[in-house]
Amino acid sequence: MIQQSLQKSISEALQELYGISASPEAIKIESTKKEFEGDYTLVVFPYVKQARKSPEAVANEIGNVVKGKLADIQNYNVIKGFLNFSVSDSYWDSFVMQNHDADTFGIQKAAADAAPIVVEYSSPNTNKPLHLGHIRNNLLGWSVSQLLAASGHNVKKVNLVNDRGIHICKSMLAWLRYGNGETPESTGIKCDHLVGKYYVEFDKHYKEQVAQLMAEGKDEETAKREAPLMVEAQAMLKRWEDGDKEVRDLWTKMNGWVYAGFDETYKQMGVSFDKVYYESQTYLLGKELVQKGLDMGVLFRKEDGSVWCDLTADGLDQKLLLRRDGTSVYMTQDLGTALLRHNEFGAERLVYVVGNEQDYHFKVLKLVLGKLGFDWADKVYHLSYGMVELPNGKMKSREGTVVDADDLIAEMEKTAEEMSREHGKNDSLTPEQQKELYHILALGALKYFILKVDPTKTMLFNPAESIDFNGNTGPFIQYTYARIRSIIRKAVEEQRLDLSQPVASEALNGKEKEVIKSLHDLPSVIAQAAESYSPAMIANYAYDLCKNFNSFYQDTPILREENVQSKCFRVQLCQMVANAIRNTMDILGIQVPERM
RNA sequence: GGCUCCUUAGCUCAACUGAAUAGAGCAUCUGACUACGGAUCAGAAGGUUGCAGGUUUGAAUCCUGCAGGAGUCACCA
Repeated sequence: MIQQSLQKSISEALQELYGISASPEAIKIESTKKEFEGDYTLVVFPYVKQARKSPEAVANEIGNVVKGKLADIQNYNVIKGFLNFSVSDSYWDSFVMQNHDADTFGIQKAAADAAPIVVEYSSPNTNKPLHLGHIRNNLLGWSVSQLLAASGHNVKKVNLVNDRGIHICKSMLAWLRYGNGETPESTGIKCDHLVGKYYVEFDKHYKEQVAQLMAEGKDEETAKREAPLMVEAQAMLKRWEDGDKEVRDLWTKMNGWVYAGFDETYKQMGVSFDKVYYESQTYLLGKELVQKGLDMGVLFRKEDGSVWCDLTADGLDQKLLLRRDGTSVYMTQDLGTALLRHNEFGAERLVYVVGNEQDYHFKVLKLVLGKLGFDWADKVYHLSYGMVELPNGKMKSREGTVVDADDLIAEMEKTAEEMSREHGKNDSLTPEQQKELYHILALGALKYFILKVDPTKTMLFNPAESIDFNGNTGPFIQYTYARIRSIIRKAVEEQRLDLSQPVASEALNGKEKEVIKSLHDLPSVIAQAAESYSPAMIANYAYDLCKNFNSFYQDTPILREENVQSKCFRVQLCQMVANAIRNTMDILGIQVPERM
């Protein structure tokens, strides 16, 4: 790649001219802003002090030396402290010739024996269906996995299902009490939604009981603790832990419903896992570690029997690791599963896709792992993402302002259908193909809308805008892809163009060059995005590429071009753009249609 | 209250981690259809980057203070 050649030559030039030693990687090459002539820019300010010359003089001297070293650098110009290099057309030409039929352009393959990166995401509770917040989690988890894979890593996707605890007991209890034996089959309600319904039911009756107790003169705290439903739920949890058959059977049944529902939603979203863990099977793992910590003297036991880790030296508080009754907490089992995962995969990194409300938890997790003597503690990476807010504020399940994942997807498919019918271009498709297309478009819109914003930031989900198909949206990119595929089809089928042989262009026009430069950037964009776990960078890249292409396409009649060589070159360029779009969209988990 | 994160155009988001005149989309306005796919393209308008200092040749970006917002500080997960 030309950037690397530039870095190397500049590094040498600095040494030769001024005796400055700077490693090639340390030299920053930027792409030249559109208003200025040139392709790549070196800012020379950092070196003028040592060179003891004016910025212009330094830039000119470096430019002159580099031009002499690199045949691909056709020219350079200097504006103040900015040294702009122009790359020769022949370099861009050969770049297209070498890559025009590379389906996997931009994508790296991992060595088979490389230590994997384990990415945990999704990790739902089993008491209610998935909502918008989970959607961001799932899309991010999937996409980051794809991104890491595309940058040459082995990736294992795992899910830790939180299938035990007081929450599922609440659903179970409410179902027993108020359910009248309802099943998904008898009601026609989607499995996980039925379980969620009883979770809400529990909350409703529980609140009534609390209110009544308070009316009888109890204070709020006591009322909450003594409400019969809560007492029963606690008892049920105890029975579950004791292995009570009746409770376990019901638990198995209702969790089974939830899994069936989740599987459907996962399938809709197009995400999957290499391995699924269940908390019911792993929740005891951490206890051994705690004992080890006690033996090592890095943990301590209080008089009441509870076990703690003192993190005050690290600027944090004391953290509870075992309850007074010896049962484990969230942190305890996370310690256990981290160790399990590390041992099981020999992982290079353990990535957790979890919301930023748990920043503190993961900080503590890393510290405690370190105190327990695990040198791999710093391999734990919390991919912390911001919450999703709605125009009218936050999502609150109690207030019924959650956006349900299934409902949202169905809604978007409906909109996609309406939009498509309006444009009426898909009459040639069979009803099945149409339905598939609407699904592809709906999910393209949804995924792109969520993934294009920086994961770390709180984002606003505006339903009205998310189903927009114009501008910086998934469907815009899908549409661009479909058009390009159409051009290529016509070139091959109607015009009998032979695309198998590499050809050079006659002359590159400005917009064509923009497209080629954009393509040329893809590998480094993927590398950089992977480094910062940012699918958003990929999304924005893909959008820019499409915009560049559309702009070029608008005033360059590719198929009407009379010069066969030029035409062939441009159609091959189309192929490259199509491949780049497909590969980047694949990283985001977005499908691209051949026609739409 | 302590700690962490955020604040960029009317709205939703960028800005390659310190560089040239802070960029897109939506919304508004103006142009381009004998359409290689107009779900497009070209253009206009829209900014004291929350406020005040500081560091630097250079700051949306780094430091300090202030204001506003979010999260978290459970023997919940």
